[in-house]
Amino acid sequence: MGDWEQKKHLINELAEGRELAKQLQSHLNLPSSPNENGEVLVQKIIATYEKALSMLNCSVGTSSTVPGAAAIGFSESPPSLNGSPRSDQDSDPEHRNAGLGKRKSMQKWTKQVRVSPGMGIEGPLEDGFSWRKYGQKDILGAKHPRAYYRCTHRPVRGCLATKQVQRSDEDPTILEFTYRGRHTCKQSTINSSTHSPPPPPQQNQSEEQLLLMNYLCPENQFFPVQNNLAEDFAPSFLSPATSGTGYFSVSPNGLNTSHQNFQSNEADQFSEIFSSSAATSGTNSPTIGLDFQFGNANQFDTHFTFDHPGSLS
DNA sequence: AGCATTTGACCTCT
DNA sequence: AGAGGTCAAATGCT
Repeated sequence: MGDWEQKKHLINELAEGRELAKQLQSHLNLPSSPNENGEVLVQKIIATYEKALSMLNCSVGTSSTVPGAAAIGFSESPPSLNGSPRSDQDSDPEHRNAGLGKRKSMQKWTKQVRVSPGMGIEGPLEDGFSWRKYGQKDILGAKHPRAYYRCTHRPVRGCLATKQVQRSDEDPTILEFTYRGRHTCKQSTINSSTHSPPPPPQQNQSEEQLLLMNYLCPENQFFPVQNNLAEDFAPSFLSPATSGTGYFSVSPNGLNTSHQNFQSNEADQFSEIFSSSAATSGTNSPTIGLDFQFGNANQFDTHFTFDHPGSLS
């Protein structure tokens, strides 16, 4: 199948999912409606996203991994790939500044994952990547400490991906993950991983596909993508927003969804996506996408929030 | 022995 | 000065 053909199919599937979600939404607004119809719609929505994801060779929800987040339009210079564990920091003033200065230019996104009451922090950490904890800190005003993780392969492959994990104050069953940077080690990680992650992208995949794969299969972070591709291709369920909150779930088996929150300091790519999506979606709602709630069936909820810093100033 | 985690110290930013 | 983030030595685990 050609790139364009596949792209069209994906867009169709996702658009159908959006329509079904709208139907479900209106359905839910009618308290007298029988539950069966809602369940049918949910099943259809799930099937739609399963098809879209299967087109991407993406097995979100079919493994034990928690759906991650996408880093779209990453524009940082490639990380050091030399072997010295500290050389990528000490020799580079930017890296030497391991604090906010560097992070300012790094893409950041968060996701909130609801875990089972008895489930420890270990479960959700199984997101397909290998992380090594390097610190823990009590945060002012937070009941629970924040744990800091970096990619295990950082010393060898210079992978600068990091993540923070913090338990929610309001609801201890919710863990908030904050990801920074992208994995540059993923290819090898996939091959060596023990929990059957999705296959790596084919070499001849179009960059549009990579963009969507980055978006829908975030934990895989298939890179690179070019900024201008965002303008050419955007998930059709995204409505235009320079700032706003919305919901999107990938729930192949209906048992888990999750909530993600994107915050990109280089959010131009996002705004390009959303503004271009405006032309196709024809909606002016500041809300992005879909929100599926499956009640007790939920184990994880994914909540996407897209912020556009430029619009906040 | 090698690797991961813990934890106090240190650094950077606001 | 205080807070968030990282470093690195000490410690634990396999």
